[in-house]
Amino acid sequence: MNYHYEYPRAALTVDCVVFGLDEEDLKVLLIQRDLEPFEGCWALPGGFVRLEETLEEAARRELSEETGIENVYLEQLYTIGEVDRDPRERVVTVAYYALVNLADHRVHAATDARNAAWFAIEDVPSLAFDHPKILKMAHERLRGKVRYQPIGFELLPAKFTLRQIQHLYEVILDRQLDKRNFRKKILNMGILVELDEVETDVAHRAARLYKFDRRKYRRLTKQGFHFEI
Amino acid sequence: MNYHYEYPRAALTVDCVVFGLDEEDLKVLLIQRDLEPFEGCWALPGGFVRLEETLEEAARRELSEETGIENVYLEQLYTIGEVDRDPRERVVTVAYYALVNLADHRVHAATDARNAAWFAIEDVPSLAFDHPKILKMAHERLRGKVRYQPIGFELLPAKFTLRQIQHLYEVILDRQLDKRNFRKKILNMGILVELDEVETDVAHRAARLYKFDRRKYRRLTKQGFHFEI
DNA sequence: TCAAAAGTGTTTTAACTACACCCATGG
DNA sequence: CCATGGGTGTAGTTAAAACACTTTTGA
Repeated sequence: MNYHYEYPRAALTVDCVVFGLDEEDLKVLLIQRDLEPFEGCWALPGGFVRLEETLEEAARRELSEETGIENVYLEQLYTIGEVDRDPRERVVTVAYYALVNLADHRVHAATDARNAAWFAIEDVPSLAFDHPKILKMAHERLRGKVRYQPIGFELLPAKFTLRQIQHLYEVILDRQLDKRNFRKKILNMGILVELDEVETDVAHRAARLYKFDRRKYRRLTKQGFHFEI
Repeated sequence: MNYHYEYPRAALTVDCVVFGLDEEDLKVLLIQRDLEPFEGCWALPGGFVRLEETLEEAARRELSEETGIENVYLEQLYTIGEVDRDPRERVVTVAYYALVNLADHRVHAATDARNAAWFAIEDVPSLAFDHPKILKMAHERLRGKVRYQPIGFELLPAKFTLRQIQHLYEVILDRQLDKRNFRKKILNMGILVELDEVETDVAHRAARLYKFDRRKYRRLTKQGFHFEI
């Protein structure tokens, strides 16, 4: 229980910015802290890294423990080591961001994530520590990366309509896109497969469903193809 | 001299991939380790992070101490936390990459960087720890980023010829570029200022010198301009 | 006067933008 | 039968690619 080091060491944590998307807007998953400091305050899910796990394992474990979310797209964002970012002591945090299909992760009252909740990104409460800065970085990364990597599909269900993808880009890039041009562009890439199914439960003509063909995407990439919206 | 923590902690280091460019190719600055483990082996410059400094400060300090290099472009690359990456104990490292003008940092026999040397990227010796992986990541990041951010200029002297920039892109992107199209493109961006000077000491017609106008670049960026090669 | 690199325009081709109507479906 | 969103094509514009010769300079 006592650890002797020649020099004092910083504590190491991970924090996760989890993005989800619904019909209205881009959302972030936050948890309400039940420990000091910032008790009761909203914060990014995260926690201490254990000696026997990698950083990504720590991020996935914390995500699972605190929000019940598993098996999602997760990417390292940035490591923040400002000296006074934690009032207790020196804490360096490795920030990750995750993209999830919101429909599959609506609310998890069943898990120990009772105090987790989704917030529209434009409507996030004040956050603990330097989490506002981390959230901002993650949002910028997403906006930048979504244009040249096919990560947007991670925010959608496996089967989706063209309208949904377009909406996704409109929300993330924060600008309107032309329907015809968008459809032409994304279909011409040849990375979507048209399914023999249409959406259900809509009060108008049902749109055709597609899915992202990861296999095809990889093949094209090897041949020099570059995804870009 | 004894530090008591509730849980054992990983050690935290920084490592730097320093890129330089000359007439032939892209180079990396390595140091020969004088301590175990991997004594005598080539490695990336780096070392332990102190409690009273940020990660970037640590990277700059180590760079200065081990190679004499200061005041350079430095950007965080990735944080690596594989459990067994260091044979001694758990060490998490925050990797950075730096871009320097090689002409200004040729060899620093004067500093305590006696065992630092530049290696062509295609001709790097075997490296300590997981440094080959870090080097590869840095190289990929450079290749990707150089195309949509004007960081290439960091590898050139303040005054350079169009030939030099083109050469830079040809070396980093590893493909030939058309001279006329390249010149048109880069000049039309309006981010270079044409100087009333030409290069010296060449055995043929001297090329005009230019410099990168950071001020103008920022102004254009605010107006929606996007750098891209 | 030769070698070596600097410097310069035009045509072709491909990609992007703008734009408006008919169709299918459920209520 | 109406409201709602699904689905489609073309013309105009802009940016990228391909391509070869003349000029300047130092040795």
